[in-house]
Amino acid sequence: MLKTAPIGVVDKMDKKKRIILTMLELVVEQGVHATPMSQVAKEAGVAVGTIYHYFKNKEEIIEEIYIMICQDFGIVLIANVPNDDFKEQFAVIWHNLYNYFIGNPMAFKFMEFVGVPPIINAEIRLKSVKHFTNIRDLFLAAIIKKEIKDANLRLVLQMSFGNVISAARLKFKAELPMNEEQIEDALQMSWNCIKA
Amino acid sequence: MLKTAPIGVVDKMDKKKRIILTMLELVVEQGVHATPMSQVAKEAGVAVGTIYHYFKNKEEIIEEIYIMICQDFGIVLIANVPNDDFKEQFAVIWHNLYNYFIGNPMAFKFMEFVGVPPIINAEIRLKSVKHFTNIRDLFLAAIIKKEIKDANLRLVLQMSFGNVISAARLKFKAELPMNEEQIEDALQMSWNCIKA
DNA sequence: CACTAAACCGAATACACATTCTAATTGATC
DNA sequence: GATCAATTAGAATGTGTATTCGGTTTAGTG
Repeated sequence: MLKTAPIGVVDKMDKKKRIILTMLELVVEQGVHATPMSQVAKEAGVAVGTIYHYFKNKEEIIEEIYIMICQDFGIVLIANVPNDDFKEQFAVIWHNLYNYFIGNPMAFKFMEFVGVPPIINAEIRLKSVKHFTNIRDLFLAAIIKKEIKDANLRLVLQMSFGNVISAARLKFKAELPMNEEQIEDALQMSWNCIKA
Repeated sequence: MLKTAPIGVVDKMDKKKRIILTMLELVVEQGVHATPMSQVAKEAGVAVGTIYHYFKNKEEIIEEIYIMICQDFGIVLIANVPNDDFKEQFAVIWHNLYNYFIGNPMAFKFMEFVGVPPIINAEIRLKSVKHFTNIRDLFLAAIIKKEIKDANLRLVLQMSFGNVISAARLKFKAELPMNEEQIEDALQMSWNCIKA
């Protein structure tokens, strides 16, 4: 069967990637257990058997999605982070994460609703912390240099990223438009939360 | 069959309550779809048919659990809240919620992992906001009286409660012991987040 | 043009589980 | 102690779906 019409982006991708992205799309909409493999196969334009050629089982697909998004985080978060002045660094990281969530709503929803126990177990999560060591080090240095509050590193990290998630949640639940002013408010509040 | 031995707490409870609590316990451990009705029946000490005498279906049980916990929130959060000085009010509410989570880990996990879309839909969630109007009003008054930052009410609420959840998460993930000092750190950070 | 291995297919399988159904039991009321 | 409604029981039903498997196509190689 020939395709004379221009080939769409999806068709060009290799099947494994198509399966992953289709699963991601369906899973954030319907939930893991409400998305049958048959539907994934159909929407990805492959046969059910093909899925099992690339993946051991359904769980493995979900795990690969989780790992993929964690990798993204590691790369995106530290983009354009300046060298000095932690307040500046913090602002850039904060915006990086917020913008990533807004630009990738499926990634956000996946992490919120799918990337949690018992779907994603502790082992997989542990394997992904390596992507965040850079960020960790930045925060740790800031604590040592007294640029931010002298509290436990884990606490500071959890509160900071929790705040970005809170901001993104408001945007997605459409409870707030999150215009420039509100984004700046949220960032400022996050900073006040951790500053020395 | 007679029971001569003392009857346990669970046995005394009416069956509906037993079913609900058993479902809650199993669901936070295994996830909704990994918890078959047959197991709930077994562990609750009732027959499967009995469950369907009290509930329309599985979904309805989950929804009742959600509503039950939201009611709890409404009551627990405003306990012992003083009349003046929002900073004091905030501290009490913060501790109320934190202690509730720590004292009711199943409620916390349920809200984190089960009480989310697509399991709990927007309609049910909307019906439960009424339990939070008191809290809302307190925060709104504080904004008007310039006791806290002049930002959007929803933003302030989301950030504040997000911070409590962050603190509880650390405790449950056992990443921090959350001793008195760390709890006070977290509270102080939350307050700095919203203060004027 | 064989030959091979990987990629691909989708009907068939096997099983798990939500829900239903009929019948038994209980307990209250007269 | 007869009658009726509420409650309880658990086997049976039916559906949905994850996974398997034997066969087919494709693409690369000598």
